Amino acid sequence: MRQEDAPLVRTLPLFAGASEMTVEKLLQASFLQRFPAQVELISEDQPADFFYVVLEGCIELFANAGPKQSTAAIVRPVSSFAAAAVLRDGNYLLSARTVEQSRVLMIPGESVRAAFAGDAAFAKAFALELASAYRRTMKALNNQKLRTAIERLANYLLQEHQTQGATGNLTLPTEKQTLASLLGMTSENLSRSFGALAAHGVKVTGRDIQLSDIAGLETIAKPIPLIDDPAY
Amino acid sequence: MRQEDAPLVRTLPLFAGASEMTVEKLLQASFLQRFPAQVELISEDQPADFFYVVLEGCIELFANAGPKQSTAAIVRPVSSFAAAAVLRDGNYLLSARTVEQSRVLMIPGESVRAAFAGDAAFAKAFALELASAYRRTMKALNNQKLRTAIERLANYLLQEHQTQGATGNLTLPTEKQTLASLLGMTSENLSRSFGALAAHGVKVTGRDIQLSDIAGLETIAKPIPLIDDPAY
DNA sequence: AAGGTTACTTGATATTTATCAAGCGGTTTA
DNA sequence: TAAACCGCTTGATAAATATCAAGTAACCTT
Repeated sequence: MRQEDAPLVRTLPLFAGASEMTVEKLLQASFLQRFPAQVELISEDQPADFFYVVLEGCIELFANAGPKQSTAAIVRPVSSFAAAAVLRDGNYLLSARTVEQSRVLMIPGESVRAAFAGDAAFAKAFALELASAYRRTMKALNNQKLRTAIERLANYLLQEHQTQGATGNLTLPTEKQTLASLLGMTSENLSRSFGALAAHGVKVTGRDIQLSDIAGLETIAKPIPLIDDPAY
Repeated sequence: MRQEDAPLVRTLPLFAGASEMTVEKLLQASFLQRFPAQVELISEDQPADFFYVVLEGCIELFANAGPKQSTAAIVRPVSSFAAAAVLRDGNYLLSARTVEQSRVLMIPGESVRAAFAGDAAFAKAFALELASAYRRTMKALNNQKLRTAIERLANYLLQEHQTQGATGNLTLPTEKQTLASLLGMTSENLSRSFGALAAHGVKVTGRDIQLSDIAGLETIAKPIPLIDDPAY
């Protein structure tokens, strides 16, 4: 890792509380790498050599089963992936590709496990990161099992709207086919779902979405904190 | 906790490697409780006071959204739940009820966090437990998104068949309606899916299932290690 | 700016899954 | 023993979702 990037990286929540020495050792062994769009960073079923922290850009995590493919998550700054695989010293469960040009911190699994064993504060921060990923995934499972496609889309829009500042507008971070896969539907079905939401103030212009009837959208979405509040 | 139960509890993988003092402190504060069937142990959205280890019996974890309900997991000995909620000192994401009479070790969240901070070996074991739960959930999500109802059932049967000794027979651990909810379908649909699998050597007698054509069932199920191998 | 590729949309249709309603068989309860 | 209940199954139907096939619009690329 280059010297000039160190200050930025040190402010990561993952390193908050960790000893100077721990951070030093971790960063010494790490790579701060820039990748172009559509590059596959890791492939499922491979040994988990690195733990990844997304600093800039956007990463898609996905799984394959035969000819089918499903997007499991979209990771945006500052967040991480592959925590479980690295801690277990096992294999990746998901593949990862850049959605757009991205800057990523790659920490060797061996270093992570050493820091985990040697620094209680880092262990806590890392485990909390893992716990967050777990809860996000559990919510995604509930979302998938308890809701229809339109409800999932409506909730996604409401959440993204919040994340992007609740201005009445939002921009999809990915192509619609990726969003469709994330939401567990085909892209045709996503198109039609957007069509159905048009009657409730959802105006789609390419990737830009305008929401003119939040309340109406909420009656469709029926959001519940347990699934939809990111803080939970 | 009663003295006579201590030896049993000390052999738990969760405590392997932890110092004598850590285990002592944890157990001192814990309760080893026996519950009858169909008792709700925790309710989603409540403060996560306890971390649970299932020693005997069977626990169902489930989520509600309005009138709908979905079984997220069936926890059997020796395994745990609520690790993430307790570590974060947050709220439970799922409700839990006993499927049958069960014996459960309840460890106060405060004690868990103290042990995590003070004992690196315990921290590692606890985080690995969390990582396992995370990966199981991610596999469940992929299972749900990438497969049809019949495929999910076929894979469930194959896996349960393995777990129960691969004798050609297996017994469902829960009522069929619970299984249906776990597999993300209605109980009517489960009935029909069993019906469809009859042509592939699946004979159903109440909760007892006989599999006479494993190979045929596998061509239906198309299992892949990344989703179906519990060791992954 | 032209051409080609790709993403997206739309329509028609098929498949999957859920819902509603009834009935069956076993167990519990009065 | 009869009645009530519960889990499960089965049938008929409806809703949700996927698939297949064009067509359109957006975007590269040259």
